[in-house]
Amino acid sequence: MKIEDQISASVRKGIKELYGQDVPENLVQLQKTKKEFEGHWTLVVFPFLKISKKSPEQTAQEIGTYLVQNEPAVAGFNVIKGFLNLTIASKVWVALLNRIHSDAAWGIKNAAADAPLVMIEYSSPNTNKPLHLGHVRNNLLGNALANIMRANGNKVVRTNIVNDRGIHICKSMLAWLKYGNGETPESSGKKGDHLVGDYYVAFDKHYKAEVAELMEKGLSKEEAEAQSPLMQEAREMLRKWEANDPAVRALWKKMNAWVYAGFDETYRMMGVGFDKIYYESETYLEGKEKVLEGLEKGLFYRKEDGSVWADLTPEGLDHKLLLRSDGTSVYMTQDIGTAKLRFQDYPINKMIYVVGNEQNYHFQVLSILLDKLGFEWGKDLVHFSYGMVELPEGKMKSREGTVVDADDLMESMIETAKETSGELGKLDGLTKEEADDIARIVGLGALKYFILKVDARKNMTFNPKESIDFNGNTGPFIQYTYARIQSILRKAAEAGIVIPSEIEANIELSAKEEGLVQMLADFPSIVQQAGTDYNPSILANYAYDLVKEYNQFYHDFSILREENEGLKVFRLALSQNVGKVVKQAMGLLGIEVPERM
RNA sequence: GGUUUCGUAGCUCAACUGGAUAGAGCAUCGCCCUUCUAAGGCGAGGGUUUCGGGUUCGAAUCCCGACGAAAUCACCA
Repeated sequence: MKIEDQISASVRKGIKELYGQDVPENLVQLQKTKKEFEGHWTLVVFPFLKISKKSPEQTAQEIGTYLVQNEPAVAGFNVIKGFLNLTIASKVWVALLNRIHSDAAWGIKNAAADAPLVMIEYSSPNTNKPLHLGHVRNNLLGNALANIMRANGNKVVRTNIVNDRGIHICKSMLAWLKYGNGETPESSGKKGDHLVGDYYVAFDKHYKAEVAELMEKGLSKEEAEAQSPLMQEAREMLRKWEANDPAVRALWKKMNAWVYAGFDETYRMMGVGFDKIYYESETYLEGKEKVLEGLEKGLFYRKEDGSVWADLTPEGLDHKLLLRSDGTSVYMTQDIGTAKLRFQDYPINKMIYVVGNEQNYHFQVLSILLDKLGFEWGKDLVHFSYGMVELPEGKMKSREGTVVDADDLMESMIETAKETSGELGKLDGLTKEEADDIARIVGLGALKYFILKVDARKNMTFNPKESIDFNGNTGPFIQYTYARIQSILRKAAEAGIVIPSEIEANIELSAKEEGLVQMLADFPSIVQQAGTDYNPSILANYAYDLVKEYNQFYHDFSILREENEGLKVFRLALSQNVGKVVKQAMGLLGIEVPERM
């Protein structure tokens, strides 16, 4: 049982005895005592004034006195206005650290056999261009969320839906045929996704030129765009693709394979992965069936031109197109099809879509449609809606070349980490492999933490001109603290000091040490909250607060030089467990921690 | 225009879901390495929480209004 729950129960009992009335649990507000005041937990007594019919101060006095006499964990109290600050005895904190110490997976739950199955969709790239900064946020959030859901005792299936078909893919293919001269990733040394992306850009360039030329001949912009031979060829290619034309399909497979090899490399570097990948080329026809089924059941209606619609005005929304008049699918149809396949493949209890907030409306509609179509989890599907990553001058625009490429970004972060480490002399005496690995961990840690510490639903700003910091509230700051702790533990081991599994309770702790144990004790509920709120940033902020507190402790107290043996092993155990929890918290965010840096 | 989201220090972000004097980092200016890793620690300055009302013991947080920003409202995905 958590200390705060124990105290909370005693408070209710005390109020019952003092004032003769039961108070509901939610009126007992126990919060961590603010730093400026003495104590560990603070009870807000305002809600009880109606019952006590006394002043805030007097009520707090009475409850405090009761707790000191009747609740063994409470050693003392002080009252400031309507706030009752409770002090917990040192031996309680030592006992708590012992409990944390004995639990290697403190705060992390394992999935039971009958645990709910959560499927998380994230990444969802197009196969016509490499991943960029927006995908980075998506991937990091999706990966972290998957870890967090698993740590909360759920079975988790990570999934990706690859948008591998459509006119945009044909554009890259066509441009490659026309201007590629048979270039391959092998022949050019280019990463496959970048190579294909380059041809997508090439298509756009030539197409723009064509349109401009046609407009000079007096055509309007619309006419020119419609008559552009390139665009017509691309459309023709799409028709052939849909008709299963062998040559087009072969080219499509070849170029997509290049892209996937490139994506895999990016994903591996980023440290994210998937348990099951779906391809739109395999799901888009499924949705059509499901829509027609819904049409038969009278859930949808058909217009005169043959298009199929859903009337969502009863739900306060609009009419939504589900099938075009020529019978082909739209985006929504594909998502329905993908949902159908997933439901066939897994006994899904909850579906989480990690998709940008620009698609809020889409998922509102999807939820309603899936529900109508009889998917049990449709109604409460979770759209994990995250904000855009913006540059100081606004959105990233491929036309203006301001798109921040994921591979470039990671590479430059690692490079910066390497330079910084070198300048600080941190790499002396390490092999090149060790040095490279540390640079990778630190560089990626800086990037990941930078993105994950921000509340996911908010838009965030990224300035490519200023490199991401390595000092202050950053990933490397947290990693550094971890490395420091490991250094102390190594030295302790060298000196032959063994940390006992049970620390003796007869030592007096400082407020700093008690505060650290209290923070460690909070970890399980932080993990839980991150799960129920779908909010990885809580973990990032927690990790920062914890190591900031630890660094102050590290600065003010001796560990290995402490003469009192009991205190020494306590501080070692405390350090070890701070390290353990930091590693765990960062691990949930998908951030590695180095043994030295 | 409708809907949704957002507006906190010069900048990037917090604020335990309505609690105490709104906190961190960056940047600026000082101080601390013959002592366990200075990617660290300590200190200073920096705020009418966009503005105006309301709700109550108490509001950055909830409600109403104004102003500002973003997204979306496609037979694109």
